[in-house]
Amino acid sequence: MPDQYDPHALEERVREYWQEAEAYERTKQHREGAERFFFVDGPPYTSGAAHMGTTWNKSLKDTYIRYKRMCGYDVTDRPGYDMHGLPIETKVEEKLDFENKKDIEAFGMENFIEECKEFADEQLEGLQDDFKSFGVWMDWENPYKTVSPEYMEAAWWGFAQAHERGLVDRGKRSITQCPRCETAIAKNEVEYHEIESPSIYVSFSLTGREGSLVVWTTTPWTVPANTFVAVDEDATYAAVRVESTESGDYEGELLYVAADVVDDVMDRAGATDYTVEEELGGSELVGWSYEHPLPEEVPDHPQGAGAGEVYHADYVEMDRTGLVHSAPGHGQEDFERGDELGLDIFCPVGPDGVYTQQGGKYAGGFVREANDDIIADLDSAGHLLSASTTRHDYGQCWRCDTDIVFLATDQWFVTVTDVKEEMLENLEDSEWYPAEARDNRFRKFIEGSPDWNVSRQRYWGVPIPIWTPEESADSSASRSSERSSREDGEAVDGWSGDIEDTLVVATREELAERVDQDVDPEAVDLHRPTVDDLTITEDGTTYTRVPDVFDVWLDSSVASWGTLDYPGETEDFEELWPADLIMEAHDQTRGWFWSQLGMGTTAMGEIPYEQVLMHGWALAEDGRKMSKSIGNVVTPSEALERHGADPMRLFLLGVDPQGEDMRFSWDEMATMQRNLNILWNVFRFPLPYMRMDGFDPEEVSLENCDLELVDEWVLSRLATTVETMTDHWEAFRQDRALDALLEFVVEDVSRFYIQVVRERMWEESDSDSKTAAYATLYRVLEETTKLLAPFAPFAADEVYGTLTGDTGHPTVHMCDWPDPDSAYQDAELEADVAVLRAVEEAGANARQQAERKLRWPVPRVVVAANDSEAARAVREYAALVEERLNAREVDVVAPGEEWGELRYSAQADMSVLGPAFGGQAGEVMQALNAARISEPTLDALEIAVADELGEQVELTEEMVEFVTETPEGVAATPFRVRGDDRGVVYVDTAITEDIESEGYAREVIRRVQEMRKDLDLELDRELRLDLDVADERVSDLVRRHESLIAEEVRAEEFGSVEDGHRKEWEVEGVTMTIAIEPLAAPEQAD
RNA sequence: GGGUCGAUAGCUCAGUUAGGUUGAGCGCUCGGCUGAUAACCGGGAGGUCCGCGGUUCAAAUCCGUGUCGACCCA
Repeated sequence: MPDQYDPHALEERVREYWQEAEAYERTKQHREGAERFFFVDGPPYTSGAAHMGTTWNKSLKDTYIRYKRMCGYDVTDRPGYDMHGLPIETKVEEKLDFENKKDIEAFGMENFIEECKEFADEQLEGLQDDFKSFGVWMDWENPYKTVSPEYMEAAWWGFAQAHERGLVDRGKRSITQCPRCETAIAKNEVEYHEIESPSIYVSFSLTGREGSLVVWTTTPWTVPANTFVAVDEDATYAAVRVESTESGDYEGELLYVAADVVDDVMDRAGATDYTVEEELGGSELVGWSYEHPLPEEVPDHPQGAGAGEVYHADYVEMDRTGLVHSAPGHGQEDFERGDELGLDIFCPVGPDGVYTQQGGKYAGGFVREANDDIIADLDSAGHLLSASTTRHDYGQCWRCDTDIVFLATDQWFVTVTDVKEEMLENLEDSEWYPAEARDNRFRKFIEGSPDWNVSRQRYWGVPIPIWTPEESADSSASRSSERSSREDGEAVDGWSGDIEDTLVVATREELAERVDQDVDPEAVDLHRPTVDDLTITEDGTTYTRVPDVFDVWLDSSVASWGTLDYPGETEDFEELWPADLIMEAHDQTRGWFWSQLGMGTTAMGEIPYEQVLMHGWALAEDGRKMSKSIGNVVTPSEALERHGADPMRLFLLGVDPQGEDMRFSWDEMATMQRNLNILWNVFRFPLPYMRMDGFDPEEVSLENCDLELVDEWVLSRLATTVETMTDHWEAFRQDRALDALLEFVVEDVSRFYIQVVRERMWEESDSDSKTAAYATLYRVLEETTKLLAPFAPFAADEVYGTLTGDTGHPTVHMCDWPDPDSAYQDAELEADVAVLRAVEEAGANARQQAERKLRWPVPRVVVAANDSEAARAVREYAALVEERLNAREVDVVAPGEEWGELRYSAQADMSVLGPAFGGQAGEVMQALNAARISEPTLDALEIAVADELGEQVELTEEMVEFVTETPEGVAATPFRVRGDDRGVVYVDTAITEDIESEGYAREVIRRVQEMRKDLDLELDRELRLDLDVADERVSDLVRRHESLIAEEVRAEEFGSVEDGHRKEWEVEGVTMTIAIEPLAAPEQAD
């Protein structure tokens, strides 16, 4: 085992070993036939390298998979990749320098799709390499890909199930459209940024009465589609007579606006004098009619039944004019209200954001570019009261940053709103970590979520498996030549629009059976354009496929059965579904958590996952999200380069995985590397001794050993640690499990157990004590590698291999997760040793105050215990305390007993003082804390407090706690266990000749040891020692301990050394010359 | 603009459920130890508990409000 912990070199070795030993494959085989655990990997999107968040996510998945395997489960570990969708299309478009769909059509759809596939495949390879680079063990040979025929079939099948249940529909919806990509994009794909827009006040002339309604809008291009004006029926409106204006326009006109905003609107309109003639409720305005402001420019403007009237709507706000221009063809709220009112939905804009023929004068122009014309036309028609600009947030396409437009178009929907109650019920069947994520955030989102628009007018996706009667309309946009005929809302062709008259194909088999063409179900590629040309003829009607593809969220929503290749394969599905566990970040509440619930409920009537671990996002060191523009991005490869896989994983896995965002920290990662280094040293420490003594763990049974107190203690701590860790793992707090493990290794094993047993290991002859220490340490280390394995798979495996050699499993990852060994668990012993360690610490502190180093014995340590438990513990294990503190004697002063020289102070308990003294409590506390008394009684304290306070106060036992104070001449330090004061350690530092003698002898030993190391001697090499102490008195003192020295430094003989290693030392002001000479190495016994 | 979550030592976090003199690890610094030695032990410094206001004898904790950050929604 190398001296240094070098994560990179170690990883290299382990990686090679894994390869050679087929460690992963054997680990999986090892669990074959065991109870199965169905984990489903949420598929990362294949459009870039793994970032820190993905790395955290995969590290978590890996660690839980390893843990579950160790617990005996046969865990599914098929990784997945989300490979369809607009993001990849736009990347490929960029690469090919395309501007819009026409370029794609010119390039050829098939070629384009091939390019997308290649791109996605390349990205997939990159991601696989990234995940492997930090030790994730998943089935890399066999990932599920959303572009494979089996997987696409899973999507078809799920959709067909939803259709069977009557949960698929086509209909007009207001959607967010990217005019460049020419497709609907999901609401959660819309990003917001600030833009400058026109801000215009427009008057609509009332019909049948005098006056005009004043509306405000930032989108003049939606005015052609104006269908109604909305008011708040409970608000107050004013009829305002304009008396005079700066421009002379509108003078004498009567304008209607909300009463609260009269002054503001008049001001904007440049009115210098005006009168409010009448105030009336909003409900009085309802039913009024007005003229469309651009009747000549847009001859097809909405004018059917109910159009051009005033209605109430909930979305009206009183901030601008209180009257809202509403165009159901362009706004979501307008659409919903218009739909509710039964108005025609008029949308004179095509999928590319260009006005159609219905746009009249504006036809052929891009909507936002028509703003100026429309403003000018409104002005010349006398309808423009005011025109300026305003800054506000507006949505843009997440992929190409083009500002979106709102359009009402025909789209395909999974009508999840019809099964909302069922979804909420199904939700109850899943356990979430943290639980609040389900009950707050997710539940709220489900309650508010609309129908799921699953159609996209694009290419790189799963084709929607719907066939409609001959020449039927597709959802919307792809066949623009057909648009004009469809925009009247009438079906153009054979299809009535009734969903009952459509065919939905569920599988490749079914496709081959039903289509008119010859199709090989094994070989067919379900992508466009292959499926576009397939027709179905049934009962004399020919059906063609709608040209849309699925929203890419539908792809991943079927992962719980897609990953099992269902419906193509049924065996695993029947055994495993639904998933036992998924884990993703909190942004997936509206992503994968939701889409799976929606699809699971509509297709299967069930939630497709049982446990959810919802983690947070990986933020940068400054607490903000990692972003190229801020320049605070840390890549996983950089972390791997600087610290290696195990330290990086330890950092990531040491963070709370439940809902909280992680803050990246180089500092913490370095700390984890240091922790691993300690661990490394812990493992390395006993190996030379064990080897030297030929310790064979196979032959020595721990159970037959004569264990000493500390052995029993460390085994108890091990058992308790296992128990604690298991509890944390089961509660999905692997970070706390890791804390417990590191505390055990660093605090209990490294800092205490090993310090205590060093003496025993250094013993020359074989002894039961040494064997017991070896056996104990061996057990501790072996179990520890298992506990470490899920976190740091590389380091754990190398150490495990070194320890067990040929006797264990080929890899630690095949081991069973340890059971807490209750035979060794002893809570009282642990509590006792906690007291002893606290006493030792306090003793060390007291020694330092007295400037007495540990090498020099002290004649006596007095432990004044606050409670009988502490007193008993110290008394019982006094020998260990003597050894650790290098004391000749340990005395215990039990509670109730007094040690002569002590003085006392008191500490106030504010929870009692507060209520008793009210406003005076603070003062009384001060006085109490300041008091010094010679006996710990209330009477003495009351006198002292009265002195301080200038006033008599009544004290009770509950108010104070007496504390012993350091007496003169003896160094004293209180000791506490987990924050509780348990007593005081007094160290008597008197010097006697005897003590001096041993002190000096130990100084000599220490220096000889250092010289041995200078020569790099073998541990058991004997030597000759030549000792020359300048001070005669000291020389005599040292000689008294010659045999101790000889034993400790393995000095076979004392005598003059001619050409050995010679050094001069200054020890406490005395000059010593020491020389050593190694003797010939003894013959090896065997 | 709205909802949810978060802000405590230089860093990472605990303490907030149930109000009672703020804690840990790491880092820094001083000292000690020494056959684990790039390890180990002890001491010390280091806090407007994000700001402001309120309730209370008493607030990191409860209430209100603001600032900053994260996610989601518009």
